[in-house]
Amino acid sequence: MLDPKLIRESPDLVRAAIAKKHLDVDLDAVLAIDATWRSQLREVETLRSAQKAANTAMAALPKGSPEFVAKVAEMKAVSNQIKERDAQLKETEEKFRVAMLSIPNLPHATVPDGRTPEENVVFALHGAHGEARPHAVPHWEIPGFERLFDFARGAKVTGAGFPFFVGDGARLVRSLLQFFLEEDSKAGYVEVSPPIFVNAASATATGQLPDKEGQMYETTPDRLFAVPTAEVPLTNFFRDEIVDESALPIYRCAYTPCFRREAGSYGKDVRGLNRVHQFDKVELLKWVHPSTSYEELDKLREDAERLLRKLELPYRVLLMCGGDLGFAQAKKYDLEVWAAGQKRWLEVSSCSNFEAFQARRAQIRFRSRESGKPELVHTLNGSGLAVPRVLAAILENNLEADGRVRIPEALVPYFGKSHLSFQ
RNA sequence: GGAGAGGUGGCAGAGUGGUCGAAUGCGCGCGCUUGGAAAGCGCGUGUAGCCGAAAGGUUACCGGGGGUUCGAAUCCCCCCCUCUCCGCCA
Repeated sequence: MLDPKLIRESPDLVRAAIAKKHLDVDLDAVLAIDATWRSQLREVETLRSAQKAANTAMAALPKGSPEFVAKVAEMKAVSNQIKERDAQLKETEEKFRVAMLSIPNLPHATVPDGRTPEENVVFALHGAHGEARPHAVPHWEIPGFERLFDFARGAKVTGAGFPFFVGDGARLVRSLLQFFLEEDSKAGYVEVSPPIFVNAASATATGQLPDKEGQMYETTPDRLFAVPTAEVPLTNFFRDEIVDESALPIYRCAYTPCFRREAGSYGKDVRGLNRVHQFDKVELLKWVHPSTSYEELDKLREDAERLLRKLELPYRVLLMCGGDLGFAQAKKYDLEVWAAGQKRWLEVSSCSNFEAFQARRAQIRFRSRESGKPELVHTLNGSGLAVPRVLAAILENNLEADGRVRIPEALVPYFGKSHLSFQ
């Protein structure tokens, strides 16, 4: 959510932001609701003020006296009027709140123009993704794949997109998680193991509700939501709190399984491990002072990149253009790993600066030493990293002539052996 | 799951229908005092919205929501959370 004051005082700035994101929002309608709200608010406050004055006067009067009785009659009318006007005010307020939620975050000045994913800027390129790999095939075509990654039984037991990981498959998942968490800890992120169900208030604060309700698994009868990413419980950790300025920046990382219904996303990219309903991911979260958030975004991206480099995986970094940026992000980098068998890039991390957009919605503040007042923090997050696609890339890039998969050097201490076998 | 107790400002804790945004204590800040400190004394010390150039004014907030009333921290209803006891259980 944006600061309502910004919309009032600099509507052109907001209009430009909406245009850069290629979204369609009727800002004038929002401003009109805002004007109505403010005039209704003044009306109600004037009435309330009169009521309070009368209350004070009445307190000094003898209970049954004629003056008292007269006041009661007089104030009864005022009371009714307040109820009526207050109901209107509440209605306008709700309209305004909903309208405000339709306004996206402002893109940062360094975000490139553009409408489609094709217009994202290739910010960096690492590793030999063009290299010929004679054995490379899409990972689901590797002989023996379904022994280690059993989609058929997963579909029987749960549903499509809930695979079993068996033997070396499960071992590789575990090693990757362990590797990610160790590396992230070394980089200064404090490890957290959060709840993997959240309540509606938390899902609302991070923006899953109300818009993306259909993308989450919801429990009955408690109405808890299975987390689509650890970002949700982690960001909500400090919801409605004022943290010490001296505590900033706060770095946290968390492993959780992530649950996504992926309603409506069918196509060629859903095969194998490319897109599943449940997957493991380590998420990186930062709460920082507003003056440092872009510096922190660069460091966050580098932290995620380092993981891919240590795994010897070719990857590229995309700087997202305005049109592909996302509603809440001010700036975003995507990390995509090269999958040699599919001959395509797979997104494994998305590193974003939300500035105060999430913090305002979640009311996460720090007390500024300078002003003595609470101010909103800036929040950032990114994956470090998502397991199944990294795993898919390792399978495809490291497949050898004998049908085994070479385990990257950095992962061997966690995996316990140099090769993964499909036998 | 059952029974009971409770949720008030940074903390502790008073307040059971009116002048209460809320006593008092602790903490914190400033000043006096002191060689310096402690103690003591004095003053101050929440968050948010709206109006205002500012000074300031005004409204809301006593776990959350609704209700009764001219008027609610206080009475009623629903929900959430914490604690104690019982039951069940990894």
